Amino acid sequence: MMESRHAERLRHYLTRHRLEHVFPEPLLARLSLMQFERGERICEQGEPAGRLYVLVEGKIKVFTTSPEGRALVLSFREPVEIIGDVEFIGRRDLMNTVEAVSRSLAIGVDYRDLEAYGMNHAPLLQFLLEVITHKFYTKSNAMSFNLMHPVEVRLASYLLTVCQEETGLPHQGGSAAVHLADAASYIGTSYRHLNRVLRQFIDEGLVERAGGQIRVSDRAGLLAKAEHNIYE
Amino acid sequence: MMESRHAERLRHYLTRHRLEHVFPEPLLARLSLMQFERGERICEQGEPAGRLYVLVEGKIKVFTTSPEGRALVLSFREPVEIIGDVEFIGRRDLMNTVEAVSRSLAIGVDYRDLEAYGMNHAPLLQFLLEVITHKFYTKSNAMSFNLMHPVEVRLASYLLTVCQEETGLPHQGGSAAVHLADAASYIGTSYRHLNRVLRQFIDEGLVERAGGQIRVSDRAGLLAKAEHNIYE
DNA sequence: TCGACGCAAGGACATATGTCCTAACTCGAT
DNA sequence: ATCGAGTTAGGACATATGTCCTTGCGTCGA
Repeated sequence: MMESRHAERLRHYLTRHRLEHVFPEPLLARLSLMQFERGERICEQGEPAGRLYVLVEGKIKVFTTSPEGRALVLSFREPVEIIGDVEFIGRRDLMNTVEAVSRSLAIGVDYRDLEAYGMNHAPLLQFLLEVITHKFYTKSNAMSFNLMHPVEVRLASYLLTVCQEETGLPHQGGSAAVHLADAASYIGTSYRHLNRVLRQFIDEGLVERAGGQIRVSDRAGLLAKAEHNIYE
Repeated sequence: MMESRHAERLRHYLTRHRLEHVFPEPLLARLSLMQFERGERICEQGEPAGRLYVLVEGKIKVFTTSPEGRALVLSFREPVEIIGDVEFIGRRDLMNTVEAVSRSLAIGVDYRDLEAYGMNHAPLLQFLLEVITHKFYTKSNAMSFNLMHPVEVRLASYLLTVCQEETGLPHQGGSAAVHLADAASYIGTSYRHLNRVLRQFIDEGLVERAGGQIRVSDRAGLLAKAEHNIYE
């Protein structure tokens, strides 16, 4: 991890993500920029939290590990995403582990500074409220969705979510390099079972496989499978 | 539903739940007390939200209904619980239906008033932050728990949660009238399956059945089954 | 070049869970 | 009392999902 306090760059990112007014003046001077390499961990489940991160560039993976050691991928996130907000408000140890999937950049704010300068600054409180509310909403939907639908439906939904980003590219359907183990963990099933369902999708002509890549061939069909639910 | 603006009673409930400082002065005058009968709905999924409720007495059931009509019980709640907070911040229609399980009393606050007098009042914002953060935390745990554990473990955990309230009563283990259909929905399984697992628990001597009542006979054994996880 | 390793893919089998159906039982309204 | 709606209990069967194990393929360092 590389840390800097370059004021210009900080301002640049704050502006770019419309965060200029979120932090009160005295806090602005105490922000820092932190860069994480691909694969590096930004924070680790179970450890005490001490800093709020605002992801401004890159992509991260959030996952949790059960006492028995099983891992569960909770989400993949891109800017603007906040890390450590829930822990700050709830005064808890870190709930999850966060890892940079690509080189990532985050604005770091010390809890002490936040406590000292932020808790009476309505714009910051409102911002946190919106962020956490959104997280709750997403989590709530995901949970109901998971409880009510079999893996087949969840996988269809997942594929649609992951493979829609490159609209505008030559191939109609859209494809993506899916790390299957992560995908399995994300939808909460075993790697084996995910493979089984994937095979079934292929047999039905919904998707194709090509060396680690998954390509959606029949978007409409997948949508039907997903019962028109899409994660997020 | 019966509504009143009895100032004394309002103050009574605010004090009792340590909410005296949450609402700014001008808002205090605009609060109202609402009473709901057993079985009455406090709000209905999909409808536009217009009021924040602070449950101060009674017990409620929160559930959601999928497009296909399947119901899923999300939680049972007692004071202090907030209803409509997420919808207020996220400006969304109601995510869930809330029903009074017993006669309940709530303080109602109009969104318009909240907007006009509350959004710059730090104590209120902080209060909402804590409430929503707690909801997120709970939901997050529940989701991971559900995804990672089979029904057997979830049911053990559920029984422990439900049957621990009457510590101090004569029977050692603790028992409770469990509405089985709700329980099944809560842990996200079918009624049939819940029954199957319950039967298994009985065969193993962990619980007993007595006309609608479930009695925990071997708390330690159940705890082992639940792998020491308890909902909440 | 070779072998160790990690990962993709899938076979075989056991278990978990869902769906449909039937029977008995409770309780309030007639 | 009697009927019916809601609730409890469980049989039979199909499907969904997990676990364990095997095979093949590519990468990378010795």
